[in-house]
Amino acid sequence: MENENLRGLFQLLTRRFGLLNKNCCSADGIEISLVQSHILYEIHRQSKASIQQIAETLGTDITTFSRQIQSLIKLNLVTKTPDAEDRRISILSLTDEGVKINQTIDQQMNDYLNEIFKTMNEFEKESVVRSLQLLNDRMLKSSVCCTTPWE
Amino acid sequence: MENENLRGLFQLLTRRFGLLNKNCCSADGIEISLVQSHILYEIHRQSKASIQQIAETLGTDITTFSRQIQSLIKLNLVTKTPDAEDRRISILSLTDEGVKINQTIDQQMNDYLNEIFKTMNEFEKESVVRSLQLLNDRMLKSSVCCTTPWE
DNA sequence: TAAAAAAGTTGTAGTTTGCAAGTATTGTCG
DNA sequence: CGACAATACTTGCAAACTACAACTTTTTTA
Repeated sequence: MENENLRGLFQLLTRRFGLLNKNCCSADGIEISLVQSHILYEIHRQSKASIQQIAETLGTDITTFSRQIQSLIKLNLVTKTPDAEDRRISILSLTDEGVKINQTIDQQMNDYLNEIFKTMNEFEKESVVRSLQLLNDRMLKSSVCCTTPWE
Repeated sequence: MENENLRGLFQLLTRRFGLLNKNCCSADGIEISLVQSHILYEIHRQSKASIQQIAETLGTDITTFSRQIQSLIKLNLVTKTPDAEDRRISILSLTDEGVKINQTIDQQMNDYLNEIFKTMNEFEKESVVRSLQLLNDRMLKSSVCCTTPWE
């Protein structure tokens, strides 16, 4: 237990999830990239967030992110509205189309994951979900890692 | 439990691990990219694997991967040896320097992860590790997902 | 009110990516 | 055996992604 190769476990898991994610990013005839799907996801999750907030959450340079947003606006998936209180800030939100695409991807991902979970019994399922929640919580609270104030 | 947002759990976990990974990829004065660290990891894990095998495992286009390998060879971290039986095939392996860098990254990642696990009691730890193993196992065995024959 | 700071945007240049099309080697089938 | 397909990999090329520096605009600070 002590000499468990933790990195290996995480590396494999995240790679598998990443590959899944990669193949789940087209919906309604619109082909979006993996990065773009992450952005949609995060804009939806943090509603009324600014460009900088989302960029930080995703660990992306803000100049890169600014251009990514421009692309998504051109695709009519995202809108940018100036903050009423501070006009330097742009608030991001999804268009109806963006919401739809995000939901479709959500659906596909959850379908797949549920398929995986079907192979487990109730006890295992519950244990896995609780473990993931616990990990997320502890990683969020940890200060060991990086400088990025990822939310 | 049934209406757990599984995608969200995975998305957050993999993002946090990804950000960690991103910041853990320099060692011994050599700056390598996140992608490159994944490649080193996988070459080490599957010893004596071919270019195509690793590319498939990582879900990377083989032409892209070919060039990534060329870079790593220039950095003196990887070597390519023609297979004795089939001279079309190139077998990949790490140089001593490559092994060292991979180990350093491994160490850093495990240190961080152990720091996270320190905040849990024995029961929780064990449960989390078992859950990750179970997930990996079931995702590996699943055929639902994608076409990629990721090992 | 002038200077500093913050939020975004563009210039530019280097890197990454993947499809087409290529070479070299091996397998297949008449 | 010998042509033809298949496999493993490599390069040409064009598009996309990335980030540093420098800029504009707006807000905060002193």
